[in-house]
Amino acid sequence: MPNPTPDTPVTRPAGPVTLQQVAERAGVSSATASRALHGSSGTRIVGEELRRRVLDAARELRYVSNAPAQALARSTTTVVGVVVHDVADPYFAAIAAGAMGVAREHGLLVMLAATFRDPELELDYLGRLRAQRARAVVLAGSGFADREFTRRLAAEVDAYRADGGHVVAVGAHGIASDTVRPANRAGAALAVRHLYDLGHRSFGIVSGPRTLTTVRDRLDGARWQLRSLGLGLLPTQMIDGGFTREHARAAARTLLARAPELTAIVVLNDLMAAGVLAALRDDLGLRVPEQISVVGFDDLPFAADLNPPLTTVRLPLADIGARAMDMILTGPTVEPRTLDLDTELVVRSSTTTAPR
Amino acid sequence: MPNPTPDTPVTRPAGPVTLQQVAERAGVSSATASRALHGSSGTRIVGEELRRRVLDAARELRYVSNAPAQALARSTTTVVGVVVHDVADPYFAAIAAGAMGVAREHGLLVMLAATFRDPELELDYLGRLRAQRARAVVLAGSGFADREFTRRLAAEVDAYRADGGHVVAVGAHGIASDTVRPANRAGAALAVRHLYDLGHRSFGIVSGPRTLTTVRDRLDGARWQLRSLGLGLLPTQMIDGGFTREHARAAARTLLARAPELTAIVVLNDLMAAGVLAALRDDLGLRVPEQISVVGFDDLPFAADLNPPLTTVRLPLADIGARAMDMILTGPTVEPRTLDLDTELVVRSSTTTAPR
DNA sequence: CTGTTAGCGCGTTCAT
DNA sequence: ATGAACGCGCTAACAG
Repeated sequence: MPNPTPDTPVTRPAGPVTLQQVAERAGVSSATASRALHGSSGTRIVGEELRRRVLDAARELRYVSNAPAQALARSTTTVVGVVVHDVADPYFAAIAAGAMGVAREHGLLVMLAATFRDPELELDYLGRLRAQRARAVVLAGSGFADREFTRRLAAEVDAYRADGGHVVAVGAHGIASDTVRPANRAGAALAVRHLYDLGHRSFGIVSGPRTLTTVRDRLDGARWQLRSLGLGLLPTQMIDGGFTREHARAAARTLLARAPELTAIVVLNDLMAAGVLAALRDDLGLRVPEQISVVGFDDLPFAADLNPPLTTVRLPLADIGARAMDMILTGPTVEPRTLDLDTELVVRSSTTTAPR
Repeated sequence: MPNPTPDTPVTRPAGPVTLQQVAERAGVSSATASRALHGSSGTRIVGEELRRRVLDAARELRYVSNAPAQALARSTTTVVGVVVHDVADPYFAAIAAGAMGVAREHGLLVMLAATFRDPELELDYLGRLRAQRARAVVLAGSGFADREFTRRLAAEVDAYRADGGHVVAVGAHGIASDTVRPANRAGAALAVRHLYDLGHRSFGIVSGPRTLTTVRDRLDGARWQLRSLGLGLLPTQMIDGGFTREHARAAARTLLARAPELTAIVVLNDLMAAGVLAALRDDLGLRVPEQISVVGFDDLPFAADLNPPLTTVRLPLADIGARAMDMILTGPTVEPRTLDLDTELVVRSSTTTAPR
């Protein structure tokens, strides 16, 4: 007969249904029910008949296992953490999406934490993720270049690791761990080189908060390339754009007021580049690229839609997230691994030969 | 003395530290340790001395409580779920960010699930979130206009609710639940009205998959307004833009080939509007807004940076997410609540008076 | 193959 | 104010 207990009404008890209840309805022990539902360790060692009865009962009761209880019993979970600065920022959104895609393929649930660039919050979330017994966490936010903070982060990471956790860092975080390393330095150098080849000799840089390692790396790359090309960078030729569109727009105005000689500007990310373009075009009445060239960084999806379409350094954002998640899945190795991801210059219409 | 057990070396035992271990180190029972660390039910009923010892021990051992165990014992968690279609889509990123901000303020951890527009996945995630004993979940993805699916979704939601869960929906999902309802109909009507007032009489619409309730609502609003203005909409004047930039770009080319008489296009979201603008400008050589006007929907952050800056219908995206999370916190009420969020027309440079 | 038993780590009575 | 004991729901030995 299709239903072993056709007389038992399917009235769900109050509150979550337990495995025990499923077992009773199927007329088996909870152990058997557990085995039927999760086929522990490979083989389905439950008889066909009982198995079916359990499955039916579970379906009828709309049973789903209690994940916390399962986690406690198995002392392992199926969740991973991903911490970013801000999901609303397309840069992090893309990385998170890449990571989540891979997570899904492997049946992992992801806890997403946004720190809004507050180091304290990063530490806090890491602790909470550890408490959740998250299998691993991807530190996707830029690292903070702060000695004391790095020390505390390392301590927290160590504790997490001692608990069996695994952390993968995106970019430099000053901790020994698996790392996905975007070529920030090389990318910035690429941008400078591109402009140099177009004949530019007077560069400006719209930077970001120096507390972020990502900013430092990109800045280093740009300055290194400038230097090895025999060019300098005056203090007036660089400004902090705050890593947001609006700040960058204002910063660009200030920059041009201080250094009107510039013919090219390297902007350390696309979000800010959008602001710089707006300032040049709408506030200063300068024509890009005829009067001044602009290069961005990241190649966010909207870069091609800006006015003019932005020449920028492409970072494989979704890949960064995906590969970081991959590293999690291939588990921690004896030696921390490093995966270098290359950048690529995407030439669009915001750069051209230097005006003379 | 500052440390009650100064002779005990601080060597963390292998694996996660348990409350029991903290208790032993502090020389108290696990019950006392539990109370000292979490001050159950209001009063901190633990003596100052013992309290300090426990706290010290916990810190020294870098103890964090085992959330799954806690969840089991308390039969409640501190996590909420947020399900979206795709985090990489700025629309969802903004909503998620809004929700996460509020979640953070209240110490809630969020599990983010991306369905990539697969209804099956939505059901699956809902089940998993239920298994996780997530306190509540925000269904932020657009609903699917599918009878059978809606039935299954309702069943899943009911089961979740029976377990004590709480769901709040963003937009129409065909289920009875707390809902944050963006004024999609009114917004689309606003767009049409704006163009009409500028003298346009020949409209085109770049739509999205009709399976999404969001699309249907916006489409309804636009058609209703058209109709009440005494205007019609020929089948050739509407096309599905697939809800992505690329599809929309191709769709726009097709649309204009079929209906060259159009002087205005209403695009059902900004992502597609970016594609439409690209098609008009780069593929078709049409000048916007002089030859043809375009209105988008959502007012994504990049809308102002498009070429030309996009006139669009603003949706308070971050608010949508934040208010949805608010509803979660104010718990389920006897009657499902509905919060209507208004749209607003943001006039920029992609619209102007109709050419004659 | 299936049932019984014993934890997993924590909160929470109930005594003291 | 503190400790002992039990139970949350499930998995993992251990017996049959």
